Amino acid sequence: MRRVTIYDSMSRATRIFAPMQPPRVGLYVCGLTPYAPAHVGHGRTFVIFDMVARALRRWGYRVFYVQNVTNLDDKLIARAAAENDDPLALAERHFAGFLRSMERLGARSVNYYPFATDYVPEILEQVKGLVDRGYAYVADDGSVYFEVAKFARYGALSGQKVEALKPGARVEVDPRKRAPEDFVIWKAATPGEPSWESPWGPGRPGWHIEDTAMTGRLFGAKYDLHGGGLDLNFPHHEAEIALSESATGLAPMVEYWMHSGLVAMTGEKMSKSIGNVSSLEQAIDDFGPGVLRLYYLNASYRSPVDFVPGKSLEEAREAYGRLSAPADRIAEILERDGPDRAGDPLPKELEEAAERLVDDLDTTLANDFNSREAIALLFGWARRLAEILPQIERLDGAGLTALAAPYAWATETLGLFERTPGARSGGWATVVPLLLAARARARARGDYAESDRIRDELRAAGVEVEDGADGSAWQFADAK
RNA sequence: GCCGAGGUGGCAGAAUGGUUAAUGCGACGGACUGCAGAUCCGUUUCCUGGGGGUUCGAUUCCCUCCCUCGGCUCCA
Repeated sequence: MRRVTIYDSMSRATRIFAPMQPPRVGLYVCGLTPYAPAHVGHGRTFVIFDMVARALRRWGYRVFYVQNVTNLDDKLIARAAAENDDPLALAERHFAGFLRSMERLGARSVNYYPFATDYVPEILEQVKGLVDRGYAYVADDGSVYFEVAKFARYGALSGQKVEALKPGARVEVDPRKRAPEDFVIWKAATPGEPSWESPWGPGRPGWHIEDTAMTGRLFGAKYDLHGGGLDLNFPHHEAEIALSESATGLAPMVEYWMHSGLVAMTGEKMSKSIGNVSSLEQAIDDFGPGVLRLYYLNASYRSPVDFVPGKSLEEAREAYGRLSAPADRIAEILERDGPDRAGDPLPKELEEAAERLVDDLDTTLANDFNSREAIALLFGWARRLAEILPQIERLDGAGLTALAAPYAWATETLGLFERTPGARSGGWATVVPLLLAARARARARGDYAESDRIRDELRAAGVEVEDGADGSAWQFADAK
């Protein structure tokens, strides 16, 4: 296992990562409330933690990655009522859309997506325990609140002092609370809502406790790594700590806290409730998963980024094209001729450089997941390969594979340069070269009208032709 | 008001107590091309929000101020 450092938001310091039971790592990331389609901001958070899980796994850690789904809450209920739909069905539908986007983005490292409503028994058990131990109280209507004053460490994560809070700054103060900082862990049901029986009458889970009930069940009282968007730091993560540590009597609930920076939409936070969102699915449609992942990972995961429509992803697309060009060329040759292809052996110097680079990439990323610096190293490699492209075309299969090793590294850890195998197979691989050969003959005899006609027809069929010194190359227009 | 995260070239965005502060985008010049596109090469060098301090030396450590964004009890 490689030495990994992580910036821990609790201690506000970069610490050496030491899981409790190596090589096992329990990773919990706050997922989303699927009451509307996911936006570009959500994509960033989940691509970032996908990278974290991928990298840790590469380095020998056995990561169990859990990401919850809040499939029942006030917003879902309100939205469902507005659309005359069932809240659970609405959540199911939007979650399916979210999963599809994640799949397309290559964010496949989550082992388990628990649904809140599947953990009602665990939630009720935890609520009961908190009431019995005096940490929570029951209001007249049957709602149960956690009493923040009973938990001395409250505020440790966010630095917030209870007395300095400004009640009602954004959310209405609930009159059933004893103190404004208390938060609901079990909500008495209103007629028509999904509800479960409880010792305090029918109700449904509060938000914060859903996570601690899940992690308590799946990881126990303490686990290694907790992630989420920076906006969840307070109150949500603070509440999780209070709930879990009060319920179990064991602290700390989690050893390392990671918070990912938010995506702003031209200066203001992208948020479903504000409405200034840019659809994730649409972005994937327009630019492809690789461009989007490059955009996300091309900055420190902690820093805020500004999403400028018409600019951010366009720039990432240019960069991605340049970065992936040599890898694409190598992959094309290997797909065409196979890994045993005959050719020149790779010069020792390049072989060693590739090996050294992969090691540097690991070291760089292991430094608090510095994906931006790793990408800078990859650009250096892309430039080096571009300079010797004619030489590359003559290499044997082993040499090509060795040269592509840094790209394979990036695919494994960053999820970049994923190729859809066989994209150019089938009839295209036969027909296009025949047409290009005909076009080459036309050009040789100076019949440019015929040459351009063939190029136009190919373009109409979605094939881009590029003339170079060594003949004409082609690719599908949508593969860029 | 309080808490948190940020402030680096035209733009995006890294890094380090010490040679020219990465990398990308853009722009400009060149190569290649029948043309176009794509690609490749080169150029574009800001001394790091303001002020103070520590140090032989700070963008980096400390203090202070300013600005932006986020949070202040169900936002990734």
